[in-house]
Amino acid sequence: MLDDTITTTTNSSTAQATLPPYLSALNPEQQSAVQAVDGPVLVLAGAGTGKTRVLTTRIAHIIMQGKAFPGQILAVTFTNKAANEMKERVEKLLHHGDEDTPPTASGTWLGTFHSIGAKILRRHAELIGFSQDFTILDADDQIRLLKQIISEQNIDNQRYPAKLLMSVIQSWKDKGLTPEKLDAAHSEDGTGGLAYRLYPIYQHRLKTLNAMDFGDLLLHCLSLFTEHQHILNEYTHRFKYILVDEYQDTNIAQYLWLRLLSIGHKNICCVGDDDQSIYGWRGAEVGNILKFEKDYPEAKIIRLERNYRSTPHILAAASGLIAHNKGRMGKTLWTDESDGELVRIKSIWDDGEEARFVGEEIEAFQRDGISLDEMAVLVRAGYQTRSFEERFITLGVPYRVIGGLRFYERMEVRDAVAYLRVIAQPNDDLAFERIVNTPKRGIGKATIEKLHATARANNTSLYKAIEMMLESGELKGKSATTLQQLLGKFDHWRLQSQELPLPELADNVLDESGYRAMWEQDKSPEAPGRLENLRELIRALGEFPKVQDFLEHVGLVMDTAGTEASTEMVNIMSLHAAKGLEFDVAFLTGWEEGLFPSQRTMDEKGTTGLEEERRLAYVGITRAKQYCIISHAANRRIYNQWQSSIPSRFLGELPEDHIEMLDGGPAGGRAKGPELFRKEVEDIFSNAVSATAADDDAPAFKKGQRVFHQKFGYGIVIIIEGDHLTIAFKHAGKKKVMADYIQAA
DNA sequence: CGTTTTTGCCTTTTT
DNA sequence: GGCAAAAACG
Repeated sequence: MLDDTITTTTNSSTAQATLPPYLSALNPEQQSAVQAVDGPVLVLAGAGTGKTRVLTTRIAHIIMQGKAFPGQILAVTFTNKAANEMKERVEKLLHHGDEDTPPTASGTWLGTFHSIGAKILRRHAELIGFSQDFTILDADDQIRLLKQIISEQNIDNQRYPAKLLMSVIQSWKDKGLTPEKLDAAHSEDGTGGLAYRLYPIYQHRLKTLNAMDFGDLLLHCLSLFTEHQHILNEYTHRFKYILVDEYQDTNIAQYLWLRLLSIGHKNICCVGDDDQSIYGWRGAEVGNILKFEKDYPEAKIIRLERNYRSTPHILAAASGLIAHNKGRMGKTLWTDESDGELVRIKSIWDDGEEARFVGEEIEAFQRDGISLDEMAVLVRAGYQTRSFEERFITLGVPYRVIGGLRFYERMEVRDAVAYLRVIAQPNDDLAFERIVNTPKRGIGKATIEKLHATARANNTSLYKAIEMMLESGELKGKSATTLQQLLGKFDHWRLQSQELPLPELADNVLDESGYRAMWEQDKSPEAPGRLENLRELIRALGEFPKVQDFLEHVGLVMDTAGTEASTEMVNIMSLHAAKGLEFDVAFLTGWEEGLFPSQRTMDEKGTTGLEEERRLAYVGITRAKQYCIISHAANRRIYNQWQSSIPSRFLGELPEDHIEMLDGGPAGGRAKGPELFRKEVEDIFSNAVSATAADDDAPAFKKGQRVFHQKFGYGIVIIIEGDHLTIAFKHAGKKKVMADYIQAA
């Protein structure tokens, strides 16, 4: 409670003179972003400039000014975490006043794109051919469904794995393309037209299953809005004000969704940072933010450039780096802070040494009184975490890896949830198939195939098919009795679900199905952990009144809330997972060509990909509040193979005045200044270009040639893909190796 | 039908 | 090196 309160309720005329406290605490740019309530607004909010603060204050402002009721505000985010945080902060702002009955934010449509999409669709499901209790499929279900379709369609084309086909379909959904909207050109889909062929079948199957995948939660909304304009009308009138977080991450479907909803009043406020767009690979379009002005010519553009997070050197390093990107909206972060430390760069021999270095630094920072929670090791790729984990274990430094597999993705949790799904929705074939033989009941491939055939012939679910076949006597013997029993149990549980609280129901189900017993008898080292997870699941169930409520939660929220350990721990995570977070100390590791920037991204996406990698580097640097330490290793072991790489070009792009080289290790010319890197990097690139043209010094191998490898011995070349050779070794078998390690024999 | 062996994959990830 | 899915085997 700062200043002696302004007790006047904010009546528009008097409010002009003295700003309410929630506004006077903001800087001028933030204030104008909050106050520009009507009409389209784009807030370009650089890292650490108080983006969430602006969003939440804006919502509170709209409510307190009486511009709209909470129920007339739509605020969308990408993650549940962001949504929850916003909810909390808005509530806090509203309660700050001292009215007897402070306004509340409850009723605000504040959530992720997907949860709000689901909410809308549940209300109008019948209009688009679903019933309101449709199920939401996760990635795993999607793949399994697609696999089923592939085998039904007698496609034995093994060339395109279901995962790849799914990703092609998903990318269409991200673009707002239903099967009907695809044209022949889309059969050039990189899968020989297979994805193009399967997409309509997949969508059809989803409809029969009364199920939607994540993409559908937006895609079906779009169809609903365009095919039933009175519904769209209803929502455009309902939502008087729209706010969007992380606008740079929206895909085309989300973009269309927002445009439709803001069609009349255009009171849309998008907050984002084009320099932090790092999700292009999953459909995000930086273009959305870049063309905002075109979409809304009357738009107000507000830049938040004052950074409250990092020291000047860190900001300058980040700014210098991102300046190498073209096609930016342009922003320059600044701060009032005094100088602080330079960004440090450490050259290292291999990943083991990198881990040792980071470990030592962490211990030193800890001695200086910095909490482990305030330190983070950021990596580009998942496999980099291992060497750090190993090192931290030997040092006894507690750590947490953020973004591993989440609770609801654990096998045992998914199995248990599948039981609940079948109880709630007998026709949920995917869930049913998952557990029909788990634990083992002797229902094998053959039986399931028979069930599928009947289900398909009668255009019904597996569950119904079984009922039919039991009645007609089509099923006989062991499988008949087993299935009869299983269905009986499900009927029993379904009755129980009417009366028993969820945890008790789940407890019964786990016992009576034999699922828990299955893990109790399992001797593998993971079994106790799995049982613990089941207990945790039952605990979590206590928070939900009905099965349906819980399933909605599982479908839309993948992370478990409140599993924060109380002990201090170093954070290890990917650069992607770090977005939105901040730490006193950030270690940016593995800055090597090929790893970061990632070779694969550059191969697939060229300059666009490189720029996205650079934005990722920018995100990384701007996570650091006090210390930013970048390391790169000359050698790294990846999947059992040693690979040496040159320093990342990004190191050379950091402005010299703001960095220092840590010369720790043995000299020998390894620890070089960035100028040297820059030259080396350029040389290598120009060499690389000419080398591909005139491929002279590399000994060319031929198919069928006899060769020798240091480790694997003698073998015959079978496949040649550039410098990757697949060789059948006499003793070691078939292996894929680099041509460099091979000699003609 | 269920178990064991082999193969093949391996960037980033939320919903 | 490690894990999951497919394939081969009993």
